[in-house]
Amino acid sequence: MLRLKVEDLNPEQHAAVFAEPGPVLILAGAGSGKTRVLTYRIAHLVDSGKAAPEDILAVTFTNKAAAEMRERLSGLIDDHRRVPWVSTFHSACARILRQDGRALEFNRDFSILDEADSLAVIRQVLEDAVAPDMPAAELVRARIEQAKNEALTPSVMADRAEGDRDARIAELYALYQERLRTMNAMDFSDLLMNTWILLDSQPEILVRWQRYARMLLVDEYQDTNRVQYLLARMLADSTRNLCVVGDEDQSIYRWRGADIRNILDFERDYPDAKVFKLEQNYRSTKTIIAAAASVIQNNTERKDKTLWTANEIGDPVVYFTGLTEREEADFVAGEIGLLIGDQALRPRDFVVFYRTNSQSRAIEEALVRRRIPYYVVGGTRFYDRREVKDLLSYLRVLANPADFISLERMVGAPSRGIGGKTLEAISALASKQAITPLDAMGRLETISNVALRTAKAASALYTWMRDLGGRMPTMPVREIVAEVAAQSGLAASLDALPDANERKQNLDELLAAASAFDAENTGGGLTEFLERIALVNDTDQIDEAAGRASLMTLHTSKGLEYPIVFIAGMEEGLFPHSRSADSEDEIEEERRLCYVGMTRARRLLYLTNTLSREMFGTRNSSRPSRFLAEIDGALLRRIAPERNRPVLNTPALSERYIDYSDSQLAEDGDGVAVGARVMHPTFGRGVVRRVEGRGSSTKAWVNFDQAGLKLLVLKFANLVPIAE
DNA sequence: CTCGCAGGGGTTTTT
DNA sequence: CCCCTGCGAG
Repeated sequence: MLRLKVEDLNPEQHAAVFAEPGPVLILAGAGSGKTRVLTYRIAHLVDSGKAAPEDILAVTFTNKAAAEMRERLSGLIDDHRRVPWVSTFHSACARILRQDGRALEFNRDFSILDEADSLAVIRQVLEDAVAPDMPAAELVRARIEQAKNEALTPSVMADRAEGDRDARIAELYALYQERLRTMNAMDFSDLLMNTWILLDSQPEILVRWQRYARMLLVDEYQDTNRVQYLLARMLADSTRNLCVVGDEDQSIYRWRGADIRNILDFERDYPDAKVFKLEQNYRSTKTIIAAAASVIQNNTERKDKTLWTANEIGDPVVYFTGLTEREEADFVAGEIGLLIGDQALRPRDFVVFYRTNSQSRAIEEALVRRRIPYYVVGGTRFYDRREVKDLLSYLRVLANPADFISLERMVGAPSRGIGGKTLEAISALASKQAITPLDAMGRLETISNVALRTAKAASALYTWMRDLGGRMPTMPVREIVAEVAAQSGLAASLDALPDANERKQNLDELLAAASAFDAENTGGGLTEFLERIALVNDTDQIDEAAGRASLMTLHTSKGLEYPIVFIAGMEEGLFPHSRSADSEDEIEEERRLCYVGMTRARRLLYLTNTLSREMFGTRNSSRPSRFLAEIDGALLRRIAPERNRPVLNTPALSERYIDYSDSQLAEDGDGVAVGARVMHPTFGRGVVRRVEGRGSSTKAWVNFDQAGLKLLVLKFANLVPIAE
């Protein structure tokens, strides 16, 4: 029996849910009930008998989104064992390759390399292919990834190469792929690319997987890249039952190969596509929607679509400027503190977004000063911590003894006298005798140029690993992890470190993750555990934030919503980022990112920036982001920093702000320039930080070396410019 | 072979 | 500011 609450759907949502199978494009604005439409549509397909659950594949962007959709579906479909296959692109591809990768000469235990591992392999390739004028490893890695995102094989890349550099990179790409194959390893992009190669070259395998995708639904379609696009088309080819959902205004992964044209041109690919526009927003206030709209309307690459809401008007968007990032952060923390006190809000109702991870530090410090519990989503991921990666390297070798990159890491953690030279010997022996590096490690004593001591150490390690490898199939993952931590000496070696406790806790956390995996009882072994770790996404951890305020990058914010949202660092060069300043296309992407961030807010939105910001050790003056100027001024409330406010004493309400909402942002002018050094009769030397207003009412914020920040009316201030 | 230190270089976003 | 690399000493 269907449990759809059809009466809750608006007409467009209703039409999208009940549209007949075939090509369907759902343009879903921010907060327009997209997930509900998607899950209802799936439930309806099952309920009406148009498709069996086994025929349906829904692809999302993050594991979290997939988990959420599965959960919602299990509430809609009576038979919980018959919930359709809901997965991310990467996980789905990993499953396909584990099963059928043999056709590409990979066995089912292939390793999944993260970016650092992949870079290490590229460094090795570069070392072997010595030639003058080699491109930097990082560049090679980026170009190879780009090629894979566009579904270019090494030979196609070589054919299209313009100039020697591109041709050389194409050669390195070929060598890199070869090395990955001998290691039985794939990088992230390979998961997609190799799946495409597999399905493209093996029609009978394709047909088999098409059966799982007789109804194919793709979420976040605006962020699919070329390979994902090709995969979706290919899987849907036999039935054409392809339903894509997305919002071109929320396409923010161009740098990762996402091609906004995939969604813009869907109707060209499928001329008979039915198109539905979800334009009613159920999330935000009218003010927030209007502010976000005034920003995004400056983009040209978009479909005709207007978001609206029946919600209340709400409060103005608050725009605060701090002198430095510290003041900006104190304001954010202060507001959170005040709102928690006044409004019965809880820390979990707040989120702070920023463009770059490095911005989190100042904000964290301010939250700590105010004792507001917070949680940073993303940043250095747990599984990227050194000691965790060290332990995982053993597990990866156990699962896949061909994984030389992990073996290199493993033998050095803790150091046991096996270094670069010995590893070279291992690698040479492995290829000469056509055995895995792990087996080669056990035969080092036959090699004359390796010291006996070293060979003995290697052989001891080998013997234990082989023994464990033999017992492994009957052990829970947790026991394997525990034995590795203890027997390898890794846990003990941490004792010598200054932060031993923290690092040991991380190993404990890994043990806990293994226990949880065992408890799920999916029948998976070490390979599946490692795959899960490789493919976890930062947003997957948000649930762990439990009650705390959240901090994350704008990219991570997609798909989330919070009552109160702060976007910090609204400054030229930071947001939009200076790396995106080259082209209008990239600026448009930054603008979409701004739009995504703003539309996460339900009730209240804060935009903040600074007059000067420290980056890479030097302090630079900053200018407001162009996106601020794009927001209708009537929607904004300007707030300036209060001077000399001690951070730990909450000020009285009446003294909270200096409101200068009537002042304008002025360019340099009227006698003093921002950044100029000046002398004041009473306050002494200082630097002009900001100039506001015009004519006789022109005021300047001046940061005095001794007296601190002052707001002065220029007409009376008698400022005298001085040389540095 | 490992470790510690100095110096240089690079700094966005992440499945 | 942080990370990586290269180099010299133990």
